Amino acid sequence: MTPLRPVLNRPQRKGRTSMNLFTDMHGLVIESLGRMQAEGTLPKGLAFDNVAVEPPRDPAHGDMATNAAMVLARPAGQKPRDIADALAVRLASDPRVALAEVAGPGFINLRLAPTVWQDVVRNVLGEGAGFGRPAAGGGRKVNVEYVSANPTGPLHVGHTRGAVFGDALANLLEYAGHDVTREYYINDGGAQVDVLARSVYLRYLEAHGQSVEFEDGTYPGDYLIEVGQALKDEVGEAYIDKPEADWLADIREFATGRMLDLIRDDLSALGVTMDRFFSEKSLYGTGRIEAALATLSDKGLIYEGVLDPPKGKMPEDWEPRVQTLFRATAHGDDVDRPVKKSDGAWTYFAPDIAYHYDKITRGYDALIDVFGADHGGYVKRMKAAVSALSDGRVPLDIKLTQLVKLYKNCAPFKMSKRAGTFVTLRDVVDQVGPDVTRFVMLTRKNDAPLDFDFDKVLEQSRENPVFYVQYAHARVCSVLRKADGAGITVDDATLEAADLSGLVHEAELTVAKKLAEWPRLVEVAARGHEPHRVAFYLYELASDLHALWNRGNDMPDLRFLQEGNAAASQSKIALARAVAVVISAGLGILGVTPVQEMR
RNA sequence: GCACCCAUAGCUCAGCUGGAUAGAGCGUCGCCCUCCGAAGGCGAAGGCCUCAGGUUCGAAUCCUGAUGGGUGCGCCA
Repeated sequence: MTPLRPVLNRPQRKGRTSMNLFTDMHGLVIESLGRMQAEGTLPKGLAFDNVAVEPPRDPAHGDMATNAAMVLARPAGQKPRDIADALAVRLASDPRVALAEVAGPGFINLRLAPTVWQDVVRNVLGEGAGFGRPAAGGGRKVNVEYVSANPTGPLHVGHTRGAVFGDALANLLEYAGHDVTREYYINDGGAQVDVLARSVYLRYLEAHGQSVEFEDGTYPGDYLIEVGQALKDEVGEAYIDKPEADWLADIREFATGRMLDLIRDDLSALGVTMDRFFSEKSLYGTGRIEAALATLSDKGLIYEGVLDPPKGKMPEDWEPRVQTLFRATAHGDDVDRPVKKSDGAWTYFAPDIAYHYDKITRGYDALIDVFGADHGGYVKRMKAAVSALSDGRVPLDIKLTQLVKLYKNCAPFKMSKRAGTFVTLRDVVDQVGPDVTRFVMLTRKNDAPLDFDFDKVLEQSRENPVFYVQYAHARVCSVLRKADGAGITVDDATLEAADLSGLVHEAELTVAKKLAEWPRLVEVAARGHEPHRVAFYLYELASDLHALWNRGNDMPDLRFLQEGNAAASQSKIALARAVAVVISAGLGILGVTPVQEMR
């Protein structure tokens, strides 16, 4: 069990609704069940763990529903309807409950009083962005590792999705009250940075006027031309006609430094800022890999052995070899994994183990890795390693991001390094901007493939969720500007203190009810590590606002601005402003700027 | 051969870790601006949740198997 850090709990205010209505009502149900036990209506010793209070799918079923009667029927040895009837009577006596009725197989549907929803609006205005923060349950120290692309070139579209997802997830967890570290693991210890160095060397020679040829095993990308030039500017002719041994290490360091600058810039253009870049190279020659493996060895999880050949796809040059293996099968993997090559050098897996060991020793309560879907094969071994190193104490969740399919005008956009149509993160951000890039990348679950059409994402129509949500926010801002122009005070403190009892129309309450879902949404999304839920929620909230706005066409009473009636205007604008506050908070999690007006 | 991910409306996808009659957008059809808040809104049609079993009060959701698609599989990181 992970130890929970002390959390500053916001004291529950008695007699008032707190921020998460669903936990409030859940509390009421549990409390009522307890009373029923005390008076003998229910047997003692029942577990209430599975009692849930949830929004029903069909709004006709009320505002909230609880399954308590059905869950408890069997352990209590009573009929669900009997329990439900008794519980419903108790629930109905609470002032917040307008109606409690038993339905279906034993659900209790609750309809809440309008004042409850008016309080929600008031709470949003009072708490601001803090409205969605759970009062408790946060406070864990979490490490989110994402991007972690090799420092050998610019980031491409695939990295972009991982970057956006990881960043939004980190934001989400932070919003939910966790202490989050955003981290990038630099693969600067392996052979690929030697390849980078050799490629830069060729560009360096080129900068000196020599003609060069890029053989297999070098990177021919144009982006290294300036690196070669910069190297020339720095060292002059020092490396010309010198053996590789003289320059490899120097150029490697020079080149990876340059690449990291490039990557940092790319990420920055996307609005991603890492807390820490962790160098793989820093693990070598410092005994840290050895230490991590010694830890595994102490647990009897390292041994010398021979692996079976993979079936079905036998490599041509396969022959049995004795290797140093990690007993990953003891922690859920399918086969044991080599940590040393036959020449005695570490495999890539060894520093990965050491890196995760480092994260564990830094005291994180939970680790999250964001990988591309093509790295799915490493999930089990990485989890096995973390499980072994932490004795199962630190959970590691690995999120895989699926491919991004690019389109231009509905036609697939083929990427080819050779044809020069290789699409980089910078290409995407330069063309459509960071806000659109981020939002669109989050309109799909991480494990579902994503279609990205350069033209469609910039379209200003309902079909485009980015626009649709931004527009809702801009509309509210527009109302605030107009009210201000009409001499109505609309700062948050004034709106919070306004008389909201006029907010009773079904179209208005629908919006308030959607606002009430926000804390619960945050909780669910954070628990499941699913930031895309925020994007979908914002779309729904925007939709409710647009619907209400349009009702104003037919029903002037529903307009936010009530001609000549400041008090009425303030109560309605309070609702609109509350929507803007939540949209703004949600967009903040996604890393998208809420705009004041559309252009 | 094995592992992981996926399969929901004609299309693109949600579905809150087991709840009631499975939702949204696009597309199709119908409606709402002489003026008042149309970059929007309202309504209709559209489903054997790939298939077959199982678990239980209850399954798109969990388990097993099948089919179809994606990814990966000892000295590449």
